[in-house]
Amino acid sequence: MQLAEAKARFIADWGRFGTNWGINRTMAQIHALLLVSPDPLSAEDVMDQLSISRGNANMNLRELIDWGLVQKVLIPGERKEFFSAEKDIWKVARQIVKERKKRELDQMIPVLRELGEVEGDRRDKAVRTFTETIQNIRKFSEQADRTLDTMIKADEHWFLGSLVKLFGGR
Amino acid sequence: MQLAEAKARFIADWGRFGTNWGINRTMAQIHALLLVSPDPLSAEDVMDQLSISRGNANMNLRELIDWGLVQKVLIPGERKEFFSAEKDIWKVARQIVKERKKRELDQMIPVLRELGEVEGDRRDKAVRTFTETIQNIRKFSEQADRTLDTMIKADEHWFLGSLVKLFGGR
DNA sequence: ATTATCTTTCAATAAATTTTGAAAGTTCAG
DNA sequence: CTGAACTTTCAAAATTTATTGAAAGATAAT
Repeated sequence: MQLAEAKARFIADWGRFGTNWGINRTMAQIHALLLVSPDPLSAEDVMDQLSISRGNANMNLRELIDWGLVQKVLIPGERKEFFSAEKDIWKVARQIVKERKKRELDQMIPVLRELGEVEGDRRDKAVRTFTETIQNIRKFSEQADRTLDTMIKADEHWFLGSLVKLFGGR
Repeated sequence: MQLAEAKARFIADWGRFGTNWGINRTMAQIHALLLVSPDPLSAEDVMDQLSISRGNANMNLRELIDWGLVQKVLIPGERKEFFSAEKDIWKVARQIVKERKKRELDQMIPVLRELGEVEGDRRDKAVRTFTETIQNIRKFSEQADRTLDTMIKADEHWFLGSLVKLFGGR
C-alpha cells in the first residue's frame, strides 16, 4: 500500500473510531491528519485535505486545542496560524484521560454523594436497593478517580513498567 | 430528598452521562432504572416509568442484553418477560470493558498492523512520520489489549486490591 | 487610515440518529 | 386449531447533532 492510500484509510478509520468515543467524526479526522503530518498544517490545508468548510475546520481545531491534543504553531514569516498534534501517543492517552475525568467523573461524584443520602425507611426494599446501588457506584467512582489521578501524574515509563509488572504483559 | 425524586434524578443523570460514552440516552436510562429497581421489571413497566414507546423499550432492552448488562428473568406463573440488571458495579465495569475491547480495540489492531507496513522511501519525511506514528499507536494498542485482557480475567478483589496497592489509594 | 489577509461566528441547512406506533410475528392456554 | 397475550420489526416522523458559507471581526502590512 502506498502512503496516500494508507493515510486516507487511517483518517477514515480514526474518524470512525472517534464516534464510538463521543468525539465527532470530523474532529477525529483532523486529529488523524495532524498526527501523520510531518509539519504543522494551516486551517486551509486541513480544509483542502479533508474537504470540509472553513467554519467546520475552525470549530473542530478549536475543540482539539481545548482537549490539549493540538497546538497552534507560529511559523516565522507566515501570516497564517498553523496547527500540530502531539505525537507521543502516551501523552495523548494521558491527556484524554485527564480531560474525560474532568468532564465526567468529577461531575458525577458530587451528584452520587447527594443521591446516596436519600431519605426514607430503611426497611423499605426500594429505598435500600436505591441507596446500596448508588453507594456502590459512588465508591467505584471515587476509587477510579484516585487511580486515574495517579495515572495522570505518573510518567510514561513508570506507568508502562508498572502495568506490565502488575498484569504480566510481555 | 425523597426516593421518587432521587430516582428521577439518577435516571436523568445516568442518561446524560451515557451519551458521552456512545450509549444512547434511552438505553442508559433503562439501565439506570433497572439498576435501582429491587425487582425485575416488565417491558410495560419500563415503558410506563420512562414514558417511551414499546418499540423503543424493546430495542434498547435487547441492546442492553447484548452488552451483557441486563438479563431476561422468567417469573413463575407470569406470561411476560421480566428484566433485571447486574447490580455489582465491578462486574458491570468489567463487562463494559470487555465489550468495548471486543468492538473497538480488537477491530483497530489489525488495521494498524496493516497500515504500519506502508511502502515507500524511508528517507521521505512523510513516510517516516506516518510509519512511526502508526507503529506507536499500534504498540500502545497492543499493550492496552494485553492489560485489559488481564483485567477482564481478574476477579474483583484481586483487581481492586492490586490497584489500591499499586496506586496508593486508601 | 486603508486595505488585504486571515479568523471567528452563527443562522440556515443537511445529515445522522433516535423514537414512534401500527402491523406482523410468536407463543401458549384452552 | 383459535384467539388472547405478548414480542418484534420497520418505515415514517421527530429530534438531535454536525456542517456550511457568508458576513462580521481581527490583525498587520503599507
